[in-house]
Amino acid sequence: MAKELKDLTKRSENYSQWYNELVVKADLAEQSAVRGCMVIKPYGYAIWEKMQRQLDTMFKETGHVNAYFPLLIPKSFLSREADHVEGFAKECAVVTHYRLKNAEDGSGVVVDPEARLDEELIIRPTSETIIWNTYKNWIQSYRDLPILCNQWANVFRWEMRTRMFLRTAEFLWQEGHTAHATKEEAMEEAVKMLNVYADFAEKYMAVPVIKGVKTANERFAGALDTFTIEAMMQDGKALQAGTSHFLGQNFAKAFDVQFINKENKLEYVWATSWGVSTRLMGALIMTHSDDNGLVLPPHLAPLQVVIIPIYKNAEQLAAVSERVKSIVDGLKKRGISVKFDDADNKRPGFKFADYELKGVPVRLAIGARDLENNTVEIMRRDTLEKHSQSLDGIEDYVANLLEDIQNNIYAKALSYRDSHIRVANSYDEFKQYIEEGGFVLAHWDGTTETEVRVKEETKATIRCIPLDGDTTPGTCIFTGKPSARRVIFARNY
RNA sequence: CGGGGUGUAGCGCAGUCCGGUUAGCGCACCUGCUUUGGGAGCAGGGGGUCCCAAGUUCGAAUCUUGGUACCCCGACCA
Repeated sequence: MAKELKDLTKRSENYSQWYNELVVKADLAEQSAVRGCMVIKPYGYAIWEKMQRQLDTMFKETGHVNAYFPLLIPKSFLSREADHVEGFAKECAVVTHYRLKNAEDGSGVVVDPEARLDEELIIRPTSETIIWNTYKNWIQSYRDLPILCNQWANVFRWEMRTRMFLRTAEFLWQEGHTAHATKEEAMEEAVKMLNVYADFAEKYMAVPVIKGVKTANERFAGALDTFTIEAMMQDGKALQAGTSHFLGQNFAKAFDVQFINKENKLEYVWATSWGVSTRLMGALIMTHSDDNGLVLPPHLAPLQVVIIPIYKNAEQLAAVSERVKSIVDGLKKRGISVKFDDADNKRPGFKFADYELKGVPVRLAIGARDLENNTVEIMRRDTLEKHSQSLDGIEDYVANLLEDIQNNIYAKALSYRDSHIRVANSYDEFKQYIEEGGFVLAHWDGTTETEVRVKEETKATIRCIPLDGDTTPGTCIFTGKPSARRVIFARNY
């Protein structure tokens, strides 16, 4: 296990390399002058766009529509819901003035003290408050329900400590906010969206996740229940990849949103909210990448296939280019994104390494020798295996290979995760497993007090109470009191 | 806000302890030739308020004082 631990630590060190060396150098992102914010470079943004497009499709399929609400929120809105303000107040950026003026000493511009706002505005850390303030005007009757809105936006949280992708001050996300006539319908919506997230993570990101519900201690500020998908990174730490909240009637009461039901009686509206963010890009990188750089799942790779010509002179390049045309067309017809990189200022070896760094799933290399033999050298990024393949039917071969890679990296991540989930039956065992890394299934007495003390002693938190799996009762590893079922403990990001 | 660390070319760094020619190296960049099946070689070239300010000194990247920015570890959090 000591070796194992060392491997996990090494993986952990790799992340910063993937972010700083790879990600920065490989055009994903670089840190801007603004503390804790990141610049997402074109290649990185292309990944986010693919994620967006797919999620958006899934939201539409489940009956949702997009809308947009203001960036600035009056300070008073935040204080309407007691738990909500408690959770977010400490990390809000506040707008206090609306004008600058030239400094009298000519040193530049200064805030004009005359332009102070009567009520300060906060930059949204999340949009529940401004949205529910708006929904109040949209809802009178049960006929106005449900409202199923999603917003693609940026939010800002003034975090004390930031971490590339996982906790940046500003991040891009989507936040769904729904209003329902009944508790059952709202609860059903919250679970439905959790399943959408889990499907997206597993089928598109190739990241296996555990669906579960958060403990009271880890719940979203203002929610009655928070559902989560939890993923395991290659260093054994947990990452909360998406959440869906059942908000009960808390926000309806805070913003006085009532409707007349079929029996002509006034009732408060039931609510949900759910979101995923650019943190998913962190999850993608930390789940699949290896020492050669990024490994992107074919379903989300901006570039799925790259073709690199090998040539000694212009004549050979022309011959290769001619042959490649039909391959490119054939792949494009199948909806595969492909690039023929014939730039002659970089040598083939450089291109090989560079596209591996960028995580392009499939690489074809074709030269004079191949033209003679009607073959191509084909390499898959996930295993780094390469072989010579006939050019006949190459388009179908590549299409199948992409699916194979998608399935393979999922299977690899799944088997990695499952082999790092262990069952602990005593506190000593628990502490040892947590120290070694990975998820630990253990009994817990259901109290926040126990949860907090375990966290203080081991830095492990309850990631979730799984929706599926073993529900055998037992006794709490910490207090020995009765436990309804095992929950998942882990250290997390 | 506590503890540690670092600011020298676009990026990564050496030089700082022990002050002394024109501040140096790798990568990247520009020009030329040769190369091209795993990150090319040679030759030439461009690029610096050595974080800022004050002080000590004949002389400061180097010493002193103050400031400032960023990074890591905690507390906090998705």
